[in-house]
Amino acid sequence: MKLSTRGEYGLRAMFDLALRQGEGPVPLKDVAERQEISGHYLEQLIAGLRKAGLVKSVRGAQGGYMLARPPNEITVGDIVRVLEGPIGPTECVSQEDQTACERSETCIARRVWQRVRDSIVEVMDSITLADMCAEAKKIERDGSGDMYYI
Amino acid sequence: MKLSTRGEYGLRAMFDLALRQGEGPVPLKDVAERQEISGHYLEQLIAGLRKAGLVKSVRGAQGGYMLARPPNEITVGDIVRVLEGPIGPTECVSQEDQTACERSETCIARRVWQRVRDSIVEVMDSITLADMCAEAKKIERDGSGDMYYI
DNA sequence: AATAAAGCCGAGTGAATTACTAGGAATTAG
DNA sequence: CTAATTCCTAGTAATTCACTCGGCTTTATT
Repeated sequence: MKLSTRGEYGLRAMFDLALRQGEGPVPLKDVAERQEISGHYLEQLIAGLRKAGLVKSVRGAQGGYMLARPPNEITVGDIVRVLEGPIGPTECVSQEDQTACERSETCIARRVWQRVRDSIVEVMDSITLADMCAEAKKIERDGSGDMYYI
Repeated sequence: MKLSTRGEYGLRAMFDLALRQGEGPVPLKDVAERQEISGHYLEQLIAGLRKAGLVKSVRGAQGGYMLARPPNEITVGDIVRVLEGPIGPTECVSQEDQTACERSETCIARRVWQRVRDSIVEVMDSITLADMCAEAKKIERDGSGDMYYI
């Protein structure tokens, strides 16, 4: 019942880009260093995010990545779906995916997993990168002075 | 972001026992057949549930398993925790487990995962085996006549 | 007492997944 | 031209998953 590092790293990387939105392309190397993620590995993750249209890239020197949409139009759910696949605690209730077993129509357990899925989806689809940036700023304001990665 | 078969099978098996609560010990072989789970594999799962005090066993001929507590005192969360470990989308917000990375205190992503965890926990801890039995009965009453596994 | 039905236990295994690493080609600013 | 950067493919060690196999112990029934 855990995300892989793909989802974890992916959200951190996207948040990192969101904090720098409007400053031009951000080199992936910088993101990887700040977020302490293997650069080559992060490359693979962001390739998926690019193909899904969540980030766009600028090639060549002084190139890098930036969000393809404003931060308030990208949700945690968008990112997790790209990197981890359809959201849901089991195959049989995954959005989009649903390889139903024959018992699916009459399976009480399935109804439980549906409720779990719905609650996960509601949270993930309601939090945007803009929300995360706002939270970082708020904490930074009335906080300990620590930087908020960032 | 998926459960393994341990959690899936475990809930089905526990629900199977709940439906037969009060009828004496239920042989695991029967549960495995009804739920279409490998008997040997289910043995391993139920061993954990027994050690955790969720089921009790009767050895020897005519033996089997039964719930150790009434169905309304066993939640989905209880079962999932035994079979899948602490609930949460990442290590850093797992209940009980929390191997914090150094960034944990200042990590905005972590706050997101906490909210996801809380919503999962709330659903899983609010649904009991008795709820599932009631739902099965209700559907069976005003339903198509299909059996509800069962 | 013998038998058969059941739980209990530990070891092994093939396949898949995970979290990377390695290396190089293509693109572009300076 | 060079250095910085994205893009792409392949490989890989370690781990996890979903079992299987085989044997021992306990107990109701005959």
